[in-house]
Amino acid sequence: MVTLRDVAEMAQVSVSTVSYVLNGKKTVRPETLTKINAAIKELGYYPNQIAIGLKTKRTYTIGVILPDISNSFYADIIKGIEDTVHLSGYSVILCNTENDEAREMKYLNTLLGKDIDGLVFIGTGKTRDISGKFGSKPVVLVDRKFGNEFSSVSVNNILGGYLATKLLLKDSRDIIFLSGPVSVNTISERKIGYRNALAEACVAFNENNVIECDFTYDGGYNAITGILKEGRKIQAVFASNDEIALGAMRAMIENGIKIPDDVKIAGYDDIRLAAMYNPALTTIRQPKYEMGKKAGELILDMIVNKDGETRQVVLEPVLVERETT
Amino acid sequence: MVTLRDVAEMAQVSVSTVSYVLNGKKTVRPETLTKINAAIKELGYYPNQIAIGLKTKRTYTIGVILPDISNSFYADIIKGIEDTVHLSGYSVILCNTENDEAREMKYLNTLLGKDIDGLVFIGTGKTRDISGKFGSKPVVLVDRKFGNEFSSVSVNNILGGYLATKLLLKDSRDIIFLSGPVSVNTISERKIGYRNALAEACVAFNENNVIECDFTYDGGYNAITGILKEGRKIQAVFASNDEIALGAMRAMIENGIKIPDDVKIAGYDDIRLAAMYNPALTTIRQPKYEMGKKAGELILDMIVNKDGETRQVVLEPVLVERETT
DNA sequence: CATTATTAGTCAAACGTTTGATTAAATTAT
DNA sequence: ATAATTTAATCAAACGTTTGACTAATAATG
Repeated sequence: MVTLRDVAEMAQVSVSTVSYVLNGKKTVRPETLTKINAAIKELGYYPNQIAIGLKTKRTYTIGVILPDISNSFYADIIKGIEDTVHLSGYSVILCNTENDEAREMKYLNTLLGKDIDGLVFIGTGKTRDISGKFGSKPVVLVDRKFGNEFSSVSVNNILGGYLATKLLLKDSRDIIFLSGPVSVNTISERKIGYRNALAEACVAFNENNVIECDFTYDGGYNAITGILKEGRKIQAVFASNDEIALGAMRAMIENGIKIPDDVKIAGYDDIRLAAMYNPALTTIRQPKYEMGKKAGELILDMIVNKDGETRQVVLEPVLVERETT
Repeated sequence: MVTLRDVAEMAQVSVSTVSYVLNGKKTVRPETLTKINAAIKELGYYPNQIAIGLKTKRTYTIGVILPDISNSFYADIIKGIEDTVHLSGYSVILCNTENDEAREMKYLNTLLGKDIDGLVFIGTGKTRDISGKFGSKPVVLVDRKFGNEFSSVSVNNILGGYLATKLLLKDSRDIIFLSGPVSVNTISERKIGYRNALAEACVAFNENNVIECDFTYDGGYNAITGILKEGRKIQAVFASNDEIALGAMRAMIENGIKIPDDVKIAGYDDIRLAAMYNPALTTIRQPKYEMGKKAGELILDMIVNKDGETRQVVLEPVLVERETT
């Protein structure tokens, strides 16, 4: 490994001179500059970030903790983060929790030891006491926030739920809400939006119309299959995410139900498949990439102006009408 | 920040004693152990990995460079990597190149400076001289390999192309191959498999049947739309990846073509959408997660037994028959 | 009981940087 | 020419660890 010392020796100057030059913190006369640059090139020197980090307490690394990287929703978010922070020279450490609290805890500790400059956190929802650990470092909560002690970027889920429901109300007053686990606050907010739209249209809320199912394709499939077995008639479905919607559609198609002729359906998220599916799925688009981008900007901002101020940004979802409505 | 020194002072021993205890490299008598543990807990000490890294030259970090994290193929791979290496205490730095060579180069340099312990590389295909930089550190190439100077994990693409084509040959002797860019060697290998299967069935290879298109949904859509406009009749299609296949199907459906009645179609990769699509897509499954897992195991192995030996592992693809054939 | 072997603990240098305090050299002013 | 000022370069400590070499204390041996 080539060190500053090697460069200094070759250029016949002191280590500190080279360091100052590298950081542009002091000026040297042209001829020394030439010698130093020559030595650097000759030796193929590149600075050791570990040593720099030890000295400066800046690692140019941020941690990103999320539930599942193979879920395109989170993949798009982290892409937004990475795209943004890499422009300022930051690297991203990926931590995939699989919604496992123990694993999440472990990552939190690892990241602390690694002296990251900031943390973007999309929690499992089970761990909430990260303040004790990361109290002093910049933290941005994405999608799922809790409390107001950290910065956050989220989407207006109430509005999203409202928009989808309102659209469906054009054709039907009997709308099934395929809910994910209500313990996730984004879901319960979408439900509020659903209820608001109903209320606005003077449609009574019917608890039988909300079916709680798994947050997956199979979850949606099973839910609809179940309803149909009961002999219940379906007019419209608002699924709390696109995967559920797709599973639901598959169940309907298998039962000879025509979409959108017989039943209308709307999803949530606008994952890649939504537009590609046949029929293409009407959905509420979440600005996933922008969420990541915003989170990246926030964390960068907090790192440079370490004023400890927190900011809450909430983005707007948008209704995307396609073939299922 | 709490340091070893603080712990040492509180426990009334020397810094080195605490260090030895922490690393289990020397034994101390029970009472000192108690004092040290008490101090650690009391102060909430955790080791600074940066300092450790500087001293030991082990950062417990590996870099992963890939073209696009929002592509589920790569997302699954990195998930396999992360799942594997985190069990041994390693963190993963995510580098998303967007297939941009300059960006890839930049990441390579950054990672060097960060003193990563190993690199998993899924290159853009444009950079090939990473040996100069990473000659001394463990490197594993995934999916796209070049040369034999590094370890690699890849899939038998020739076999994959062969399997898909052979299946389609049951129903038709006129099979269109929707090729991605042939400069990507995985694609040209699939094409070899395609040709092998044709040859085996004594079907003459027809250059007009291979259409080079973009590696995307739109690419497949446009390719098929073009063919149909020419008034050409289609019997069977082998798409070099699932997204292309999906786009192709969409174009056919829009033209009133029934799948699989009128035309059979097979894709490649088995992305999540393939099974969810309507009709569900027959495809060649790539063991994405296993590829990542294997890469993780390889890199870990190379880090611990630094014998500099390289290993080439090649996995088998599997044919998954669904509704499109 | 003196000697040796073992165990427990400490010292200090090193890892590759950064940076405030100094000194040396060059430039300008008197 | 000399002093005063500015500019260029160096010194050395520090960041938080690890670890080989060393010392002190305890236990085992003949």
